[in-house]
Amino acid sequence: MQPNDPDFRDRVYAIVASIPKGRLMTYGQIAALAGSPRAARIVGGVAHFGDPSLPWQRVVKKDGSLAEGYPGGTEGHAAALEAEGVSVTDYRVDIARLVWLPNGVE
DNA sequence: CCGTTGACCCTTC
DNA sequence: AGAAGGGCCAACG
Repeated sequence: MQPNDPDFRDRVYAIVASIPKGRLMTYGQIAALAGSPRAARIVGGVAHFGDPSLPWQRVVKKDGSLAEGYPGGTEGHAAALEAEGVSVTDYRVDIARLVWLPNGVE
């Protein structure tokens, strides 16, 4: 849909804000949905300087490891995920099981 | 307009 | 299986 071409950043905001509780998403996945599968780094940049109100805690790496730039480090991120009901083991989550697969991907 | 940076991803040792 | 290096894309100065 192109009523107005939203910036890559705006696209990421919508995706992250659409992540349901108890689900996780990888930066690469979000970047791919935003339109650039290789722009995972950009998603990270948006995460840090973007809207802090968004559930970035539900966003993890492709291998299931947690983000390092998160406030408090991986430990703080792990605590936030457990608060959402996500089981974190060794600072790692079962990404293959908790990764959220969007239904209607444009 | 060009160069640098980044909450990453992928390939190879 | 774990660790290291290079690369891609977009935003900021």
